Amino acid sequence: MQLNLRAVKPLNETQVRILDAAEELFMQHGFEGTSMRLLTAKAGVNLAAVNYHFGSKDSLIEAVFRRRLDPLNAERVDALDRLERDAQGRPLAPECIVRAFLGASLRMIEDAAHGGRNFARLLGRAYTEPTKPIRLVIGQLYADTMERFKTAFERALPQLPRDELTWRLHFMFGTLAYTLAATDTVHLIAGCKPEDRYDARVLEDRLAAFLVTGLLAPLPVFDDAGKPGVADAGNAGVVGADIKKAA
Amino acid sequence: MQLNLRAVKPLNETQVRILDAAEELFMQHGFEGTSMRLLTAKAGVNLAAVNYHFGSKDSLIEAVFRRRLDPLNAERVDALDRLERDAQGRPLAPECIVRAFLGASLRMIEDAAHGGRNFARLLGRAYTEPTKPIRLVIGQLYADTMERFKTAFERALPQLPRDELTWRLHFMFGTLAYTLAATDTVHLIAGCKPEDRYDARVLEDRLAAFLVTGLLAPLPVFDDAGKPGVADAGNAGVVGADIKKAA
DNA sequence: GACCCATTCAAACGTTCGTTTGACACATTT
DNA sequence: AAATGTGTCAAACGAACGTTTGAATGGGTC
Repeated sequence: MQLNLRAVKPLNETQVRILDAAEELFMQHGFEGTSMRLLTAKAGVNLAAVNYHFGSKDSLIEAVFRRRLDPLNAERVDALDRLERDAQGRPLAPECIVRAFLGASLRMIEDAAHGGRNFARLLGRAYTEPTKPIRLVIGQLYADTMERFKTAFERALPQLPRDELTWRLHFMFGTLAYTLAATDTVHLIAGCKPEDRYDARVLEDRLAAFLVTGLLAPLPVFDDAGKPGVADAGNAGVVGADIKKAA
Repeated sequence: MQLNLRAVKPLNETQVRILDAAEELFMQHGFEGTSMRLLTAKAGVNLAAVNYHFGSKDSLIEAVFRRRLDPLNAERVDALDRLERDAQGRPLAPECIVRAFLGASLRMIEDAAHGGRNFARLLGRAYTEPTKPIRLVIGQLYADTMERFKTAFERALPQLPRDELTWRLHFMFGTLAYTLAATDTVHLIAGCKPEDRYDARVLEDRLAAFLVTGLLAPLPVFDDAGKPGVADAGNAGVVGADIKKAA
């Protein structure tokens, strides 16, 4: 029922060329900024080929996302299934759930066969895309996966209030989306070149450390008292003394 | 030298109408997806008014960002200046620096007079915009502020390796950008309605709790050993026992 | 009243957009 | 050998794009 999408006929070579070109151009110039003439020229196919094979430009972008996102989310859910099976009913560690979600998308960055960085950046952009067709496609392609992971987190963090968890998952997806999309903006902050450390493995470790700690953060206090002004021993100590001992 | 931008002549009423319409439409349909005819119609001005007052569509979007971003970043830097003056040389608490950066942009969400949610979402989108003119404008408008905050963080977190700090700031900006841009996507994760808690004050507290804890996270370990499989006492305990006791 | 400057306006500019058309090529089927 | 189906191609479609033009408007100055 949910995977009838996989039963569609295999892709023509022309269709693959179109999808590859669209992936790169949509990422470079955005959806509206990419013309059919530029796209078909890059793909080396006739101008009419897109409408013949996909019907319209709107349908094309849906196909672009489907080709990568369906296997990606399937991999995420598989990883979560495996974790839960191995756990045999015991609650999962939040870090494992986070990594199950991060891993697939980050591995995609350096996997040219599955879209590589092109699609990763396109995907990151898509989260904040205002255009209706894109929002709809993204929404329905993610709905099931989101639901699965949210309940997994609810079980792993039973003490965390639901609305707080919701927001923290929101923050988490945002961080991932931005990391995928704006890999160039790192240079803006950095003086260093992050290229040498941009493999998926290391990036997953960095992201997981940041996100898991954020997920487990103490609950915020919603009043105006007790906001510190300068560093106290508590804050300075976390990075200073405890920096080596966790995970 | 850096604030000669403020010395430009005050805005015409027509110019304000154009900027307001552009702000809303760029957010709804994106930059390339917004036509001059739609824009001028919404603004209630003549089609030629944009080219007369701003020169071109590219210059218009630069003006849209400048109008809000210059005061916003000035407010951020002011807040940081005030913190550092009050600290009298002592290192700042990371939380304060984070709040100095977050506060202004989050307050903007509920401040209709300074753009409100429209511009907040537009700004969040702009971080991942691939179009050249936008990237250039955003880059130069942020450069000084970024530099100031990065050095502030370096001083507040002297023990954190520089490249790790760079990445964590990257993650932090991503979370903020996504929070500003995709305020609707919360519904995708949530079953609840986040509207009731969407005031800047509470959101700043939530974000600060998440981000500060992430910034202070233990350093990631870059090998494959010791990744936990199921929850251990350490992980479960953070949310359970210590949840009430910090800042 | 004449002149000037800033602004608005309707109309048109040439270009590019997404899409459609009908002829053509080629393999498979009848 | 005729018919069929699938895919490619050059060409054209009307619509919408960003921008430019030149006349009209109206207040301020000499």
